[in-house]
Amino acid sequence: MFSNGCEYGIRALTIIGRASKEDRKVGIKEICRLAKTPESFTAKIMQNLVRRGILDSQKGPAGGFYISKDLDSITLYDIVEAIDGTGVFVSCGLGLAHCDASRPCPLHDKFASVRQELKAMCKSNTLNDLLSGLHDQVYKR
Amino acid sequence: MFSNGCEYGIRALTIIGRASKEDRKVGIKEICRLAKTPESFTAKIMQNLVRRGILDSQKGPAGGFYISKDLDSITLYDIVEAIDGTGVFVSCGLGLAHCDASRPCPLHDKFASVRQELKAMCKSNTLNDLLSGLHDQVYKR
DNA sequence: AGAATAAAAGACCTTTTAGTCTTATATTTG
DNA sequence: CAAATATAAGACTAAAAGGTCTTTTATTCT
Ligand code: FES
Ligand code: FES
Repeated sequence: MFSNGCEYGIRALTIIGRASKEDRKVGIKEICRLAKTPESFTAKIMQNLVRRGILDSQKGPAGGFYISKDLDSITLYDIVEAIDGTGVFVSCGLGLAHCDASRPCPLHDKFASVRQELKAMCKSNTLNDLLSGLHDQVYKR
Repeated sequence: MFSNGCEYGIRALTIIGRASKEDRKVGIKEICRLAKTPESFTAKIMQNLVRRGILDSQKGPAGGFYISKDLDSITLYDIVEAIDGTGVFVSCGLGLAHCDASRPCPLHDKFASVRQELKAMCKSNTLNDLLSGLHDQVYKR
């Protein structure tokens, strides 16, 4: 559904979000230890999210990643869009160049409705919402 | 959502299904011309589906692919499972090794419900259902 | 039987995704 | 300022997905 990078990104953001609630910055090592994600790859994803303004970072000692925005203002949709783009929310289920309701593929009606559910779910869930389901054991394997 | 191969497979099956209703076999060339899919790649997918019993084929002149089963007995779920496996229907949205409701990831409740919708949609739509939405222009670019 | 036809099989190539590693740059602290 | 620390950037490698091509095998038709 989502790419590996996107899944890692979401998991990492929950770790950073939780720390940010306590006004703590988190280094990439700690993020990846807790989120169980590969370090260099996750770092790259974080840097992309910083560039896109979802995340903030500070270099140097006592630096790390943090979130300055309201955790309720960052939706799952925003995160997925930033990492994977909007494809999963708009593409035709049978791979036609454009999903076009006026020229629907045989699956369009049924598929578009599921896709719409996914989109609504991602739009209505914020990073803050995810934090309530985040316990220390969650990403342990 | 689905792999390229899976999208091609579904499209190809609609072409074959329609022909099978008229007791016609279809060669790979015609299938791909109508479904707008790459020929060799689609052939490989079709052969996989034949092995899995979803599809039948006959070699030699006047041969081709056809479906001997009831078109209402082949669900979209069957097709997706045969090509992509069950991952999309069961995997954790945040990429954890197992989606486990007793140890849910922060997205579990919301994600599992969308995933369930997708699964239900695929289980309840048969190849025959898809045929009603298949017109000659559908897969034209 | 022989020629033609069409799928089957699998080796092969290309592109994208996933992931690592090294070097540079910014920031803090002594 | 110097040393230590942490992110930034980008080159690089590995694996998976996507796709092609050639050879073989089965079937039909003359
Ligand atoms: S045209 Fe295929 S999902 Fe809309
Ligand atoms: S545990 Fe993540 S979706 Fe179920």
